[in-house]
Amino acid sequence: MILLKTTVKDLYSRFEEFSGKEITLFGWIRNNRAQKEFGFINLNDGTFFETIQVVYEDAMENFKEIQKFRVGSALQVKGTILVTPSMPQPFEIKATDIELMGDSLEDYPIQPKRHTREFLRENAHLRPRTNLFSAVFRVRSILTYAIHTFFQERNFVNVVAPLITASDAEGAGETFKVTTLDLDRLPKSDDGEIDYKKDFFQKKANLTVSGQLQAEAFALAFKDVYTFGPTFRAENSNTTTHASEFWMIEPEIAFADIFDDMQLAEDMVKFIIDYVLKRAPEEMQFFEKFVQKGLLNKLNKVVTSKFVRVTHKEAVDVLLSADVEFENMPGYQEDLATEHEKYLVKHFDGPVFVIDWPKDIKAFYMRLNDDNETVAAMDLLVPGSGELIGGSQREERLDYLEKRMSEMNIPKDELWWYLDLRKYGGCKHAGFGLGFDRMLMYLTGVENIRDVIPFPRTPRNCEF
RNA sequence: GCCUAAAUAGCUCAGUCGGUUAGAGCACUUGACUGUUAAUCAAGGGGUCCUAGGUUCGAGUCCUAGUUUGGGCGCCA
Repeated sequence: MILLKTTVKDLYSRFEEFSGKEITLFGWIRNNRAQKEFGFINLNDGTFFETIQVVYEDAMENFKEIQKFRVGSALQVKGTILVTPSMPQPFEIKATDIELMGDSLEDYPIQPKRHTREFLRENAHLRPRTNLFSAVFRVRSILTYAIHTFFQERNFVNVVAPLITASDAEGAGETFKVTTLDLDRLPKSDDGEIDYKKDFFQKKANLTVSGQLQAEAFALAFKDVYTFGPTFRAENSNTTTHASEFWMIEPEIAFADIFDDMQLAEDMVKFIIDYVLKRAPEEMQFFEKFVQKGLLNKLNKVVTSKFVRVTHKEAVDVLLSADVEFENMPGYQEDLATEHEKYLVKHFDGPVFVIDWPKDIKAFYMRLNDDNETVAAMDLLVPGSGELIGGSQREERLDYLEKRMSEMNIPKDELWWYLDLRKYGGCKHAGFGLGFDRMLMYLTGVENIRDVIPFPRTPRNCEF
């Protein structure tokens, strides 16, 4: 008899074909219910969200031992597939041989019961074995592929932006310093300042906070490009939507304006939602049932609806006329507070683009509108994850850009190469940044960014 | 960084007004059980009540400080 080495995923996709066949499976025990003359093991082999039920009987020579196999143990199971249409599970495996490949000690922390997210965060090395995190991290993988698929199908070129940069000018927050200097004995120059000439790169260096500026350089060669990589912020942010290390997707498109940019963002969001819904139905059902009621409805609606677009001024008008007592007063020259974002997505009942922001609260590279007051920036706000996308048309006019950099104290000498892009074939172009982890939160309904990142880094937390 | 709440068994939690030996469910160990679905039933083992001070005859319980964690806000994406 040939024993087919197979996976649970394979079995679920075509179990009728396996009916009566002998197979070999490897996996881990999720639950073991032993009775006097037989017992049941729910086995998960990691290839599929669902478990397979293994039936064992006292005719097996190691029956007594099998009865005592604990949750978490690794097994090799040989047996025959039985189709069981009248049972809660569509099929099961009747074991002929079960071998313990790796015991799980008595103090295994993961039990067949509900755990708090906080406890599982402290056991980040074990939590992918739970239903929730199994679903989250498989969807994370599928989401990665969805994003690459979307851009590759549209002939975008993937650019890897550097993770170490010498530019401190991107203005996107506090950076982690990168140095090989001995911090206990820093070399000083004559004026008492730290002598970075002695450092590895002979200048100050830090981890990137954004790959956008480098992506622009490639967009002006390849027309349509995207980055997909990690980025680092050293802010002391303690919220459910911030991490010190997170991933961003930053498309950059040449010969395109802010409206092309929004269209791209909307198409992308719709594509990846649709993609994940089709590729991970079991996981998405689980989120709907146990994480966020109404999730599938919400996502299906996003796929089929047109995203609302309002100007910043219109958004503030909505807020000012709202019958709500805001802690922060909305203002025409002010950024939107979290409570404002929440109100807007609720008011418009779905994702909202806010465009044409006051220039003084936005970055130096955003293109000045003809009113001289606002810039061609857009934020996409979504329920639950806040600002999912932030983007803009870039200032391609050299004189405008230089003026803006002077006004905002951005050092032009460090960004000489960025200015070069405006001197040599500069053209209108635009792009945006998508917070990958926030997108995953939106897709799964999981409300804390620490629960969609395998080993999250946040202030005071760098375990694992 | 600010505000706020919490910290008791491996996990999730009770613990009255400050008063004898700190409890339950799950997990674990032992046993029962002829189809279980987070099985069920019985018994057993398991505690630095976050840390350091303080009040008191007596503190898991009250007070002070700290640590960590959750939530909200800010910074930011």
